[in-house]
Amino acid sequence: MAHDLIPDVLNDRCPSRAVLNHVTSRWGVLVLIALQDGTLRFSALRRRIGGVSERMLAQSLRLLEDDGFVRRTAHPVVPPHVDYDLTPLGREVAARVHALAACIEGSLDQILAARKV
Amino acid sequence: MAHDLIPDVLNDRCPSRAVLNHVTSRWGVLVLIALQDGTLRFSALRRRIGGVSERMLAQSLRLLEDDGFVRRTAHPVVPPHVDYDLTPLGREVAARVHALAACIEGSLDQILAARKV
DNA sequence: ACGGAAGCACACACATTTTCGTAAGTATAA
DNA sequence: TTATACTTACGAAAATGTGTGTGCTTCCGT
Repeated sequence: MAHDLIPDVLNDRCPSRAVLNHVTSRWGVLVLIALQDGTLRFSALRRRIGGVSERMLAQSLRLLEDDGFVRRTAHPVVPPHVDYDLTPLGREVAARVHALAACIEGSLDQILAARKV
Repeated sequence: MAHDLIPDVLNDRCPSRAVLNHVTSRWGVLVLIALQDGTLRFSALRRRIGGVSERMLAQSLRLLEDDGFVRRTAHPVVPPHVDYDLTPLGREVAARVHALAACIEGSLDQILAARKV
């Protein structure tokens, strides 16, 4: 009966699957990488991540915040000022994500060269 | 003029972005993780990865093959017999992907506990 | 000094694009 | 009949982009 006690992403019903999807989502990955260098405001984050729309950035940030990877700090001033940074847990996953991205960036030449399509 | 010489996933136009998307795609991640334990046939892979359809598995495998992460070996027999395993490069990325998944699996309790939604 | 424009951090409605699952089909052997 | 390894067509569902609005402040030109 211990089929759900140990988290396993290969298992369809394991909640870890959803969290993994948030982290590996198109923009989620890039948010984590971008925030590794420190705190950023919404607009700065948007400028940093090429091609992201306001809508998707906001949505990705909320998901990562709900999972406890990103911390949102709103300063009650006008015009609005909101800071985003990584939680301790967020820093751990961001490090893995970054390692993956770096690995791909590093062997990109090799990948593109071997590609026929 | 050296804006495209160094691969950078944060850059919209960098080809590494596409490769990263293949690797971090919903089923791509799981394929890489599943193949870490060794060679698997199509059907075995499908049974291993909970919830994947034939269509998506085939598609994911082809993308990963084109990028040089997965090797496909077809034996010309009937009924068909096709083996899938990781290339050396594939083993590197799979290791990073697995590290990420393990990290999430390991802190799943903490993540779910902190969630309000 | 005064009007206009831009920036901030989003939310919301709408349209499009892409992704995904389902069902059916293939040829053959056990 | 079932298993193998897919492919294709179709339609549903999810992801994503676009444009619009908000309330206020700061900067810019004249």
